[in-house]
Amino acid sequence: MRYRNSLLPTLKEAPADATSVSHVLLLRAGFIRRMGAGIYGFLPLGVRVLNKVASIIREEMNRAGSEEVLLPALLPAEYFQESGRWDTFGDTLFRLKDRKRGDYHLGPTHEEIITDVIRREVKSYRDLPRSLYQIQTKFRDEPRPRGGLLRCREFIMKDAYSFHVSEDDAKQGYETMRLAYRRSFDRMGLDYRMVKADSGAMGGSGSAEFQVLVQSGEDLLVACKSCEYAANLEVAESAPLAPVGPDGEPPPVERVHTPKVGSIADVSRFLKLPEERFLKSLVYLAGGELVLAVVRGDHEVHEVKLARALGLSEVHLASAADVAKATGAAVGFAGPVGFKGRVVIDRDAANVRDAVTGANESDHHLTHVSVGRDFNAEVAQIRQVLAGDRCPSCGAELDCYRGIEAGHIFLLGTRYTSAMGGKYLDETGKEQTIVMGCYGIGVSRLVATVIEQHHDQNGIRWPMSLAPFQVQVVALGESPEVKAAVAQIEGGLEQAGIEVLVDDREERPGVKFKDADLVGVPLRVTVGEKGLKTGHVELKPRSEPDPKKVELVPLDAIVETLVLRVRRELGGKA
RNA sequence: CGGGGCGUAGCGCAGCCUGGUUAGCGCACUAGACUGGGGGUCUAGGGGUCGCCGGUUCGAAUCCGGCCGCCCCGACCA
Repeated sequence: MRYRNSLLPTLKEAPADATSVSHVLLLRAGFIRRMGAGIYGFLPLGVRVLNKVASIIREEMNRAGSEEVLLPALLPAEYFQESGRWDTFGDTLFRLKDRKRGDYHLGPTHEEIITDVIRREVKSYRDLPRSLYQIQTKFRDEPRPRGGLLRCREFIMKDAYSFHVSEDDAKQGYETMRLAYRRSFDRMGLDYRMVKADSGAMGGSGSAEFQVLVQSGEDLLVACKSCEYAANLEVAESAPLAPVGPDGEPPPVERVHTPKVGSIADVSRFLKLPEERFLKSLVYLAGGELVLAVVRGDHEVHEVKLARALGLSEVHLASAADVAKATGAAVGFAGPVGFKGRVVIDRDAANVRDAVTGANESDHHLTHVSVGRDFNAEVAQIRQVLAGDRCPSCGAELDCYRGIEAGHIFLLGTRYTSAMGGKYLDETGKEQTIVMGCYGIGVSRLVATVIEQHHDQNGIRWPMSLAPFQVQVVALGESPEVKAAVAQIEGGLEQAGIEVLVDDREERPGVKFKDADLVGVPLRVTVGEKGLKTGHVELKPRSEPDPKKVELVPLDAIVETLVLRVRRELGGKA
């Protein structure tokens, strides 16, 4: 491909409204352009990368025995009405009406539609298992799109669905997908973790996220330094902490005056006791009632875990007025002793002996509080796991990371098939409900995610497997010798099936080098009169940060050298 | 949805507070010359309903009101 014939508009300065690294680089390097909030168009370079991401996923899905389908994005309301999601999906669903005033929506995900396909075609256990996938544009009216391609309202997703005769068989399908995901992300050169995740509103019995580790990620995770354990903070567990406080039965509860010291840090200093000896008590509004959540003074409540422990989808901190009503004291002096209502205590807080708590009376605390003796509470893991906590599976230390969710796999059970009549006849002729799994990968999000992990000050550094071109030839000057050499290299590479971009613009060398670094093609060949005098061209990998580190390769050997390097890099990741 | 910010040429910005004739600067773009290995220099150009609607005023990019759009933090996120 020749630069002069291509739309490759690079920008020296980034648009002011782009902040994340991938967003800035995708705009500057001319891969995408914004058409609206969370709505992007792909220019030629962007499409090339998008297609590479899709191809890798397609190859791995096919290898895993899944078959590609293409379902509509424009959908009559009846399917979501049947599953109930027409009402529960809320404002995230893009809804529209046709000319006959019928209700339609744009597909945010396709469990119902695929279930409809399967229930019509599958009648017998002999037809199972089945696995289908599609790569398609999805629409979600996100409350807050952000980060360019990282969170869009229109985006491209690979969604796969598997159908089974039993939970056991579904687990096998899930395992097959897990491997296909690993292979896909490995081939893309990503540093990621597979983590235990919350199934959320999807329902179902289990799920795992594939989180790409980057500082700019919006998800928080923990991973064990030694074993395979890794989890989203929303579901992370830790090994129990050792009890704190003196052995033996504490003295009776004592009420102490703690004037104007509400925070744990202040009271800790005032009473000269470490924060871990405190029971921090927070009042939450949970499903219409006020609930007291208790964690150790040096820990924080994780609201998603608290909500799950209570069997609810969400909880909110109570207002100051509600706190006063529930405890009879100002915020900062709540405590479990004598609290009228449900009390949930974190497992590690329940292990504090001789504790300090709020007294449910302004400016007062209680000391020598003993869990079980002075109050009763439900015990659950409701605190945030911290770096340095111990792994629940092997006891080694846990690390904290930030990640971008690139994929998510779910065991769905019969959530959709039972609501929509997805049934089959088993060997004995008895009607059974089909068991389901679903599996998503954010295809367009991956384009940005890869950049978040593969870039430097000068631009993008594509892995060979995803690069829009594998080789970029920079032609310096307009002399016949240079033109002939460039054409020779270009022809040789194309014959070998390698994608090559030739910068044949009438620009100064500096401009071409800067643009090449920005666009991030992995191998760069510079053809200039200087080198040609001795029969050489220059080869520089994009991964080499020093612009002066180029390798001289004889002109007649350059094509072979490049072909070998491209194949080696592709082979190593495939 | 709560909080904050922004909207002036394709991109980055100044001007607005304190209203006043042809609305500026850098990059990019067009033409020419010089230049030619890491975003060059000079000369001459083209490109704007100052987000939209209304109001105040002799006069509005500038003041006032309303609306729209976009970004960031948070809530939210199958």
